[in-house]
Amino acid sequence: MVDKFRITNQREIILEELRAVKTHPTADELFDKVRARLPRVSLATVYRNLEWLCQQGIVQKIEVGGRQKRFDGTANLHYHIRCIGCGRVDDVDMSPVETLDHDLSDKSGYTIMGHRLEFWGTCPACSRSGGS
Amino acid sequence: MVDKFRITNQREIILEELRAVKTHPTADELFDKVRARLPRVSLATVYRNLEWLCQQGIVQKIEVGGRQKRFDGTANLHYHIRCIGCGRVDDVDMSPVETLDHDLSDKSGYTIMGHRLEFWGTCPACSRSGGS
DNA sequence: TTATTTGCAAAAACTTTGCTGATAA
DNA sequence: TTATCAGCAAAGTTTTTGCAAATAA
Repeated sequence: MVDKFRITNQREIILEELRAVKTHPTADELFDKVRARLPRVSLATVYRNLEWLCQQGIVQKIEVGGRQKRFDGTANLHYHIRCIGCGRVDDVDMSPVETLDHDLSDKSGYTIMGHRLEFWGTCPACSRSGGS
Repeated sequence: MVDKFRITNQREIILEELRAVKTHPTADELFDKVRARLPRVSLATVYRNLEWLCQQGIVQKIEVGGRQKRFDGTANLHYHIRCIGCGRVDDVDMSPVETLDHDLSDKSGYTIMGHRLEFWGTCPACSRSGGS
């Protein structure tokens, strides 16, 4: 069954604010941004809409290291790099290696569906401040 | 200051049980195994010792997708594959690509410290039962 | 009109911490 | 002997859920 869905104000603004940043915010970081425009919005609404946007294939949840899940305003496959200093997550300028999944299928008993490549290190700002 | 540390019964058994399996258990899965041998052990002790073992470089915490952290009884770099059906995590038979970190350093402003490659799919058992 | 969505609060899921007694060395 | 560690319970953090009111279509 296909959900009927509504374009609510909250839904639009959550997507706009997610796409307005490149740092792959956590739900509560996004909540703060959305709340600046919709003061009565709740964190549950942010979580619910992020989940819904993921299920529609409009955005993606990226499960990188660290405690909280982060969200990416695009749905295309690409890799990420995470700063262990401040936690920010940036896109990596590297083409996904599509052949990896197939190469591995030959060896493992798994049915491979995808992969994720994540780098970590210190971002320029954290390298300067903490790297003396 | 270097910690003085003790080899407690709990610590030894937690490490033994972690190394006895290849599925990279969560803290509570490991807790069940340890409790079979030490009925009065607490989950907090499992968490504390896993954290301590990670800090000593004896084991590693692997932050793959899914809700809970998982633990690997070895400290060497290798890649993992996670079953989206049952959550188990297996090692991947693929040599780590050491050059990746250096290649990326040229492009990004980050100081790269490492990377993680994680595959996902369905394990043989879940492929059979759910794949019809 | 009415089924979806929201806000609020409570619960759930996972992990960490404070404290006191136990214990390895 | 004594500083580290364990067990227990409580708290902390992040995410999900139940429910009545609001609302998009």
